[in-house]
Amino acid sequence: MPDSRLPGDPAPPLPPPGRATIADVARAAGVHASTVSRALNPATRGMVTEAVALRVAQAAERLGWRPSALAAGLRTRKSRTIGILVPDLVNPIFPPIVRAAETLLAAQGYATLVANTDNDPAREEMLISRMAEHLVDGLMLASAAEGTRAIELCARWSIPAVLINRRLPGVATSAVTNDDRHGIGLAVGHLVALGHRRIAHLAGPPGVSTAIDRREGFFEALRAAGLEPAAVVDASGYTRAAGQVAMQALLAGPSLTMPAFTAVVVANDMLCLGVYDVLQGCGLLAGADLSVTGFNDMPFVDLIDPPLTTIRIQHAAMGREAAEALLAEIAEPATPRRDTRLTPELIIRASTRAAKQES
Amino acid sequence: MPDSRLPGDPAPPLPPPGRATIADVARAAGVHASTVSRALNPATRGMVTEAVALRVAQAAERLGWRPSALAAGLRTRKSRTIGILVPDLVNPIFPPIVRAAETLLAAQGYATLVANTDNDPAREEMLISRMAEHLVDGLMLASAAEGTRAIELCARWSIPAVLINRRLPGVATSAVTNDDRHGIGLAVGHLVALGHRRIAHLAGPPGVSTAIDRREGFFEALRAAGLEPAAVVDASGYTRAAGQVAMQALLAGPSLTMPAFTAVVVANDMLCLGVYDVLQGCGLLAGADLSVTGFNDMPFVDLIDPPLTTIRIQHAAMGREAAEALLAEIAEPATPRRDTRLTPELIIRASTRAAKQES
DNA sequence: TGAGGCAATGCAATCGATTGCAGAAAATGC
DNA sequence: GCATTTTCTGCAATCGATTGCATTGCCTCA
Repeated sequence: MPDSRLPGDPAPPLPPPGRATIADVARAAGVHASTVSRALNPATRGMVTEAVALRVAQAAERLGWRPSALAAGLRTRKSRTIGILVPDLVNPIFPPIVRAAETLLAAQGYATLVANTDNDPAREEMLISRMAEHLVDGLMLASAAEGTRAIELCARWSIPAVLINRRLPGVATSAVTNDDRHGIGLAVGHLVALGHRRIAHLAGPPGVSTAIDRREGFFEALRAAGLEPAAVVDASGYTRAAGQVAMQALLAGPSLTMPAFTAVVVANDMLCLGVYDVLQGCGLLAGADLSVTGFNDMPFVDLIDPPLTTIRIQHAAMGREAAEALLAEIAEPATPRRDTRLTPELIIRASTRAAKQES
Repeated sequence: MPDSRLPGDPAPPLPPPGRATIADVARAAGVHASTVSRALNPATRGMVTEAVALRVAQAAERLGWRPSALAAGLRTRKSRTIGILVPDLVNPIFPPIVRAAETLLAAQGYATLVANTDNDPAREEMLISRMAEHLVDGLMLASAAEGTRAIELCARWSIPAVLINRRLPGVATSAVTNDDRHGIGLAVGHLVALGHRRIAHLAGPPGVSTAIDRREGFFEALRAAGLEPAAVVDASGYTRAAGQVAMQALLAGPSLTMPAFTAVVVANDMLCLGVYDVLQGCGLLAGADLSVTGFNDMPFVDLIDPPLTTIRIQHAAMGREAAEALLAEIAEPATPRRDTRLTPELIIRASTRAAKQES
């Protein structure tokens, strides 16, 4: 295949219009391939005479040469590729994160591999292995589930990694998350200021760092306000369906004659959709009959009915910071790990209203 | 890979640290590297004795060998990687497409590079070049803009490509799109059935295939119903802001005393958000005062106020079909190009109501 | 003028897997 | 029992770029 010419055939024509290699450029510029390599690589351009660099650059341009990331990567053991693992790209909190990360990485010359884990540990491991095969320079793990072996796998393949959105207990890995405690505090503070005294919490799935922190933040903020939690129920996942189930459980709580609470602090916007579903089913109106707060300010919750009061997290900043942390670790593996907490912000909309006067 | 462990199951032990190459496996199994290669590759396993294959497999397992996608790709000129270009991953119609494609591709052993073009031709070309450098086996182009050189670039690098969501005039490239004409027809038919006679169209940006098809579909359906279009305005892009501007233009139309239309067929859901904004600003209510239909049924338009009547497209099927078409072309470049139109479906919600009796 | 120093370039090995070809071994045919 | 296939395995080249080391040429300075 390399050269199937028969003896006597004319010499092969100039590099085919498809693909020029560094050797082709070398021939065209009248220098050795290694010189071409040095001339074309900004980092080593200094090792080459100005004139040669120019001649090589022109030859490369003329031949339409493009580097082969595979060949370079094979030699340097760097693919200039970063992997991003998300549980489910359709969950609207992830696209902004991925997008921000991808944009920053692209500007630094990195390509981005994206994959969905479906929260399935086996699938996650398979994907990490595959990314390792592709020799990704780093991995961004969004919402790694508890008990995941992702970190061990990254260590096994020596892939720098950064956690996004969720932390993992006891692992020395950089993470970019939200200050969940503070965020929930904002929600509770807002409700208290509106006069609510019986406040419930619809918590996230146990074992997930965001759920734990928000749960604890809830108790803490309530205590600070001198109140007792009216009710707490854990959702089984961050889904609309889980929100429905949990909300039903909350409403079916101890007091059957009247709701035991006037407001509910929900651990996440997606759960709120389920909460809205249940309220609608009961003929209740969020805001008017029961104040509801969410978390994330995911896209379009400003458009639902009623617009959701929620805690806005810095989606894009999360992706950016994580990408930066990762690049820092790639450039200098000895970089100390960082645990970045982004400060969230209270967004007041119509799903929270002043508590009715207690009669 | 058929490892579908349940959470809690004991995880298989991690292979020993370090990185084994095919040569290491060869040494361990007492055979030549080329034999290892053949034994490990399912396609060539048959060239090797059963016993040798087993011995090699065990050695590979024991050493924790993983293939190097870079090395293999360099040699075979196939990276087992597919690129997906979207204008903006944050636009909610894309995540379902990307996700479906990624899932199918992952099952076939492909990794997926995702990048955002921001509708910027220069950026798009840069990204395609970069993907070419990474030797992607194929490219999925979601919503390629008119006048893009993407197709030429793919041809230049001989990268099989498939268009998603939008077609491009005059290019012989497979495409998976929606039957936009039919979809708009459903919307018009629905409004006509509700008694509307003065129907306007808020069209998409000129030059974009979806906008053109929907525009034409609108005229066609109206003609079929024996009606004249009440008004038509083009939006400058598929964005909420463009929707606002276009809606204002529609309302400021010829008749200043009364709206010249009782219903508006909008080219896309995102534009509808702008339409809602304007209506709200005028104290008008979608549904009650003016019927509105969208297109795409993007996530969460069922939750906005009022829930949007729209045309549901098959997001996931679009990603899947496109991935399949692409894989077919990769496997057999002579595969005839296909132009797949997916049939959309009318989803009736509260933004459309029976026309008020004309007095 | 010749030794020493330095800068620019060439040489060749290397990264890890694949594959055409050739040789060895085993199976088959006559 | 020998020639001929058919299997199976090994050898070595190859993919395209990078890089440590060797070489060349030029400049400087004694």
